[in-house]
Amino acid sequence: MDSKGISKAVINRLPRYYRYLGMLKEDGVERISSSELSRHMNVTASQIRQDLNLFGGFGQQGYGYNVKNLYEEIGKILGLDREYHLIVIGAGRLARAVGCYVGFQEQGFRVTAYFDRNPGKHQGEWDTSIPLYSLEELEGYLKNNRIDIAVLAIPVEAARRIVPVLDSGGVKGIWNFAHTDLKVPDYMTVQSVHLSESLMQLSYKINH
Amino acid sequence: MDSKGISKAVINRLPRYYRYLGMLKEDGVERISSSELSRHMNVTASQIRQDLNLFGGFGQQGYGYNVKNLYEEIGKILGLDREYHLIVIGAGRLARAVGCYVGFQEQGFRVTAYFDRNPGKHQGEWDTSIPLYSLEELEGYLKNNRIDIAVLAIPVEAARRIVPVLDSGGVKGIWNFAHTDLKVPDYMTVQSVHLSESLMQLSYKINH
DNA sequence: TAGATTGTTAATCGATTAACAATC
DNA sequence: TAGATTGTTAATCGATTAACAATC
Repeated sequence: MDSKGISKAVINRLPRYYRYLGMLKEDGVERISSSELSRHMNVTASQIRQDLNLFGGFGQQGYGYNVKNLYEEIGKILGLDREYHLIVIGAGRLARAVGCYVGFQEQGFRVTAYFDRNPGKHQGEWDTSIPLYSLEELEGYLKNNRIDIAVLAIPVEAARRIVPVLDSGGVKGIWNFAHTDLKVPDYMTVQSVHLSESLMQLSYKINH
Repeated sequence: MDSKGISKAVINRLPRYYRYLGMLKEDGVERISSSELSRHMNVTASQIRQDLNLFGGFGQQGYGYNVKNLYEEIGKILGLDREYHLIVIGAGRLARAVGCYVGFQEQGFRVTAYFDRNPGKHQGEWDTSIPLYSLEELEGYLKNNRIDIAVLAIPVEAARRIVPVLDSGGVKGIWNFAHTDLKVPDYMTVQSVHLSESLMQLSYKINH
């Protein structure tokens, strides 16, 4: 379970393995071979074996992989065997959608608060039970609550300005929905979802 | 502007070039060299020149690239010089957030309707001027309106079932937010945003 | 013209695939 | 044991980087 030597490409594939194994588990499948899984997922069996072996031998010659076991192991590798406390910065439509999405769908990821520059603006449309605070309260909140992940659903400039606050407040990861790359210290992590760029890739593909 | 021979990695980078060039343009920068741009973007100058040259010679020796011109050219390559008509399938929080996001932020992408299995459920919280129809009306709607892109913000099973309807209705691209890979005919395009997998990648990185 | 910087070819690096010996 | 399938090494393929001649 060493982190070094694991390429970005492999990390990108892990959640997909996890998803397919979850489906197989739901379907009551007990064991699966790399070649059978490769047919489901449209990748080569060789790649599956190569990828999984980076983290240790989960399979058994002549048998394949135990679905339930492999599912759990990949979950551990992905860090899904623990709890995360999240806050959402921003209270607009996207902020609430992502916040609620995480709260409902993602086991182990708990949203504890929203922060917005202007909470009053969103009072009327506030449709969740999770509290909404003013951004000014963020620093104090982070002092009193260990927060692992901050979701950024705010404009570019605001996102850049808030990184140092999150840093000194002990936040380890940023899930960034702002249209910008963020510079963070190397003990912090940024994972960006650039919707705009995704849409452009779609339009490129439609036209070519 | 040929589509063949352009790797996925390059297509992924194009919107990022576009974003940085847009910023430079806003800042009034007229020309930029590949090495200067490489410092901004944290990639190699070599890669920038290599990438841009796949689409034709946009630069000039001894001068560099004209920012405004290059911005526009990449826009054309990405297909941003035309209009797209979109519909959103689903009317939940994420559907509305993405729909509004596209409507407000993305020039050239026009959302014309939402469809949901149960429109009545969302009547109370409907906060946009764009009409919401029942899914049963989708087929007829597609007959009367040329729609380029469908945004899917619905559960997995519903997403799979709706693909053939979109296909026969002439929809060319799917922006997929459902937790599944979708099989489509090869004249259609799918671009998926797997929020769940993005979050897992973040948790992996936090723990390693 | 001299300096700068592209366009493009060649070299390197890394990731994917193929092959097969190990082993359940 | 024989068959199946992994773990792992070697071969291939593709993408990135370096280098430099072309040229503005």
